[in-house]
Amino acid sequence: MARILRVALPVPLYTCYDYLPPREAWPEQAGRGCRVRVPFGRGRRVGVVVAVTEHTEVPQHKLRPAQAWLDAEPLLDAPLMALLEWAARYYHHPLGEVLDAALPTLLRQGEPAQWRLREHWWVTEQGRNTEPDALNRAPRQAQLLARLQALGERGLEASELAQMPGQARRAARALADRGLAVSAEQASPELLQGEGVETPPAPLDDQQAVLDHLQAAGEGFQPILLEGVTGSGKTEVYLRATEQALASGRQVLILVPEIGLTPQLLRRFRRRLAVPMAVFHSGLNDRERLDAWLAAREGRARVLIGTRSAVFAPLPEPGLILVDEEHDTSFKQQDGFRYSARDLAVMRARRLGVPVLLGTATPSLESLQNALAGRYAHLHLKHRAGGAAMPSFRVLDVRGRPLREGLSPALQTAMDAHLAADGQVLLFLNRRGFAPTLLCHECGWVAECQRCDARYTWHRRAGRLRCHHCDSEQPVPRACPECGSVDLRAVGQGTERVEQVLAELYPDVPVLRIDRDSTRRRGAMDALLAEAHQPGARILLGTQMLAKGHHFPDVTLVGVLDADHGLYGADFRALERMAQLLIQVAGRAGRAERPGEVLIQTHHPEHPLLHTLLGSGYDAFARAHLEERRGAGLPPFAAMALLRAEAVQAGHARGFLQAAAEQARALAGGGMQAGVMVLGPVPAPMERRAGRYRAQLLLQAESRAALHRLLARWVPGLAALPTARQARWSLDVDPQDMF
DNA sequence: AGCACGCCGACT
DNA sequence: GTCGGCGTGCTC
Repeated sequence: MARILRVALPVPLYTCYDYLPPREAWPEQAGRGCRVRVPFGRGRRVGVVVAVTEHTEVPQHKLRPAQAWLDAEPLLDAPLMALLEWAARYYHHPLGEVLDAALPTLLRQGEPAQWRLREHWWVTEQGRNTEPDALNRAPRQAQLLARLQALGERGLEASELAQMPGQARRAARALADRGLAVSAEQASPELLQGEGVETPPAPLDDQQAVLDHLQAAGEGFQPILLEGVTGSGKTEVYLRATEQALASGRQVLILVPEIGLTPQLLRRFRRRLAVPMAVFHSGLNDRERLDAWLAAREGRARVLIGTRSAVFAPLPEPGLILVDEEHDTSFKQQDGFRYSARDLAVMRARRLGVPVLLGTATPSLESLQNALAGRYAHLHLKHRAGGAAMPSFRVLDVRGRPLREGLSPALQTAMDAHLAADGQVLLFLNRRGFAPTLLCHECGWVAECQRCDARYTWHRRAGRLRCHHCDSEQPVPRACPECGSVDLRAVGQGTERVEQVLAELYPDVPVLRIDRDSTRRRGAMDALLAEAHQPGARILLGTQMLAKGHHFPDVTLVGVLDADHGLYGADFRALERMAQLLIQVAGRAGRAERPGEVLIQTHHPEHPLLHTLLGSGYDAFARAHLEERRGAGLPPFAAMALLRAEAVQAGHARGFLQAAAEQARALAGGGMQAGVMVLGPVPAPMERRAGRYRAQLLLQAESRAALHRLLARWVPGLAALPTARQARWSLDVDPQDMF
């Protein structure tokens, strides 16, 4: 009855591999959830033990012993392992790769699950018995001694010395010289200690209602959609709910979108809560990520704030999960293991039996439908802080109007008025660069990317043509390569071009352009934001980046330069996205004494979205749009999965999908999976991208269960199709966009 | 995914 | 006569 280790390996295979235990002694606690180093093929891999069993289908001669235990006790606890196995099944993705996505890089590479060694300071025996007041000639030393005495065996991390007033490091060395303190290297995580200096304001009625709801719900699973406009105090609710969970000795996980929201939220949390916290986002290096992960796992971090992958952080004492801006698309991983961190957060909360709070001003239709169907509690924050009024919306019909680089006369008039009153103006244009098209006026030639079905964007300042879909760029031609004419013209507007015309129209007003190009340099974003918060008239001009997170209290006018693109997008989610964007952009503006005004330029002023959204608000729009989705049988009233494929050779992607489609249809037609439609394959909306031809196959079902039954029987066999090796392919369950 | 093994074109 | 193309088979 030899024991066998079943190991998930980071390879795109749907099978686990069985190994004999390492020859070394078996650590008492070792088992499922531990990493092992194993021989695999002619190399070595780090895998995770998913089961210890006594039976194997593998012939004895094939079994090789694992090389070594990398963890003496489970790195991933039972609930987390179970969640990851569930996720692998739900997304029909190999378990080894799912586990890989859940682990920090260093752990994937086999590093020990240990904190970095850091310099620490402690009191000595002599220091413990010395009255700090005895050092009255050296107040800094006295202060530090008192602190070290209070910390006792925990000690003080040297990096915290830097944050203390005065030359704390010198004081520490002086204490050491007196024999009162000593320093040494000790393994510890880098934790942010909350200051807890801010006194909480009294909660408003609707905020209190959310907290009461949480309290009444007790400790069980309780999904809540928390809908509140910008400035309605969602963060205050997060803070209070977090305090409640911390008070009962639990940890709190907070998921935030990718764009720089973290610093602001973190600042609020640190000012308010006097507990150790950790952050987890893409800006950290590998060591920092590992430390944060371990701090969560050891329970040292009581609050963990992180982006998408933080949903997999280990939490020994979970009490609450918060998802901020739950509608944000960055919660969906867009390659490899395409999970939705928001959906997994809800599933994790359910399995852990803890509440989960989904906060947003503009709920995703998925979450809204869950709320309307009674699966989630639906709570609202109605009041803007300080009684600020919601901004007023107005549609500017630009049909037939003379546009100056995309600015209508009516918008300019409004800008004049707001700037004259010392207000700030925010202009939103979701297109960076100078112009999206460079055109030869003589022959009609258009500069196009060689590797994509897309036009080059002219970046005038950089003097380059850049493709926004691959990384290619080239110098701007002096003359048309087709006819030799030098009359090359910019068609359409990007932020760079609008910036230029604004400088001409308003020579005395600073214009701040905020897009990926202007914020690429390190620190550039912070500098621009600091400048934006200066008093006095300013024009802020930017892309999507501007719509998220940052609030500009002095902005009184928001102009959306081009709403038309979002109104007729190819994707069935285009309208939902557009509505969310408009409300989010509008939310950047205004405060109590100066209600904001939002002007939306469009060639389609009669569009029903604009009518409903602006006339009756996001909720009315969302409910109406849900009914359209229901009528059309689209999500959230249908379940979808998208099989994408791409290949350098035209036809290879399509060929694979064709074969895959035949198998799917055979399965769907077999009666077992009635109600699953197999649509396609069709070319991707932009067929060629970065030199590859792309195509996709859509599976759509009325019932999630039926879809998943088919996927379970279909997906594992796809790799065995003869055409599978001619294309790169991936399955996207619950795709968020169709491109 | 890697990485082998294994059969057909242009090179020292 | 060999070096190397990528087809297909396997990894416990």
